[in-house]
Amino acid sequence: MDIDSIKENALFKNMADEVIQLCLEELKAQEKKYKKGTLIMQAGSLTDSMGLVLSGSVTIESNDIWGNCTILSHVAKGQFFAETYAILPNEVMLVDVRANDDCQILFITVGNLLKLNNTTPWKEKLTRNLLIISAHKNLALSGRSFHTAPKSARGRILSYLNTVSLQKGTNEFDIPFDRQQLADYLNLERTNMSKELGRMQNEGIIEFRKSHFKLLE
Amino acid sequence: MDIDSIKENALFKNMADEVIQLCLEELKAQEKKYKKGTLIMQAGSLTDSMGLVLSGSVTIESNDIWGNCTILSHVAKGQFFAETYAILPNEVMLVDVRANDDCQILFITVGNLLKLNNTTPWKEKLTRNLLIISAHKNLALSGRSFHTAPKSARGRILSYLNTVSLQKGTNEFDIPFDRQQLADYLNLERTNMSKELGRMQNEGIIEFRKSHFKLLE
DNA sequence: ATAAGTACGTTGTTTAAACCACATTTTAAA
DNA sequence: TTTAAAATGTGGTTTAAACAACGTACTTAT
Repeated sequence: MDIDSIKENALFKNMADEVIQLCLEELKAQEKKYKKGTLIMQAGSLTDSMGLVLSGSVTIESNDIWGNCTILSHVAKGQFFAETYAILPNEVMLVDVRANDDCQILFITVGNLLKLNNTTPWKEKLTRNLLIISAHKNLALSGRSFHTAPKSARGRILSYLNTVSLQKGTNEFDIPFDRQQLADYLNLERTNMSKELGRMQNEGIIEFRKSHFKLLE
Repeated sequence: MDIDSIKENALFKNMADEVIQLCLEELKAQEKKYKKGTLIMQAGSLTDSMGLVLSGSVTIESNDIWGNCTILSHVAKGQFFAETYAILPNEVMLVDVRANDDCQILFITVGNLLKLNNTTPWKEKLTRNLLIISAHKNLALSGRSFHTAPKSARGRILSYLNTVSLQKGTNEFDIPFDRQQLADYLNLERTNMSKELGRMQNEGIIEFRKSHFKLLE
């Protein structure tokens, strides 16, 4: 287990190498290998551990009973999966986790962190880091949920631009997406979104060039 | 401050009355009153405290620079708001919080919980409870985000029914929504959703009566 | 049992998003 | 600089969701 490859991770932020080592031992962190295509975790089951991708990558999928498969996300080296389920070990998983390549996964049993009473500084630190990770994810999810709530393309675009403006504290800013990415994020079709952006510019609501936007009025 | 009215809260779960009292003192919990219509927290600003509604209720709103106002949610007595921002005090708020009635709010400074190193059992307990609250919210948000991702009514319905089936562990179950609520949840128009449900029943994919559903095949 | 109110489904119409093909601009490469 | 490739925008068509109006069934109260 190479500490250097995981010490940058948000979960181990501000922890010394020795402490990370201690964490892993105490939490009985388990390293496992999977061949490409193997099912790592299964929808419908329970888990009290989260996964950290040490090498390779995994996909989060949804497979319904009619055979439809949807890829929800990729998890690359250095990233986690199943944190939320590990924190709430009574919630049944609604997604499958599958090896996208041959990969190595480090499983960390979060249940041990939250249930035991004999507390140590590193456990507290880990819990706080986990809280911060969870809160960040929360923010990302609620933002997107809010932007995709309006039914019209215009409503979604305005909702998004307005929040970026708030975040940057100015009504002129660059967005971190190209057109296709923005369309995907807002759950719109690209050319349709372009049309709407054009209309909004004509109406004098916004000005833009590439990824630079200005909100008028 | 009436302990009884807040002890049932997820934040203070499994804590004795005296300990809750101690928490509130140590965290310098502040009680404030607001007249109906008053702005309690403003989008664009920062906060390191979360609010607990002691009486009355508040609304979470989004107000964009073009004057559009959207009510995002109601927060009733005994519920929180701004937890996520309080956990991440460097994230600018993207929503306004406004008094929906005359109300009393208890502000809890979460920053004190996460920054200080001198730890106590009640701080740890509170942190863990906060983590569980955050994780639950996470699950709710990612579920909805997933169900509203498909562009077609059918895709959204199938996605939703499939996860309920997974949660209940059977392909025959009741859902906790009536038609209008389900349509709102899936971001669809009610009559259109009914049409689609009818088609799906004709095609032999599902059977339903009222809120009871059966997934076929 | 009747009446009133609510929830649910159906039909037809309107509207706007998705889709397709292609033009234009921008960026990168040879 | 020319060419190729990618990103973005435009016009026309198709499709399906939203909308409106109404019928039916279920629920509740009197």
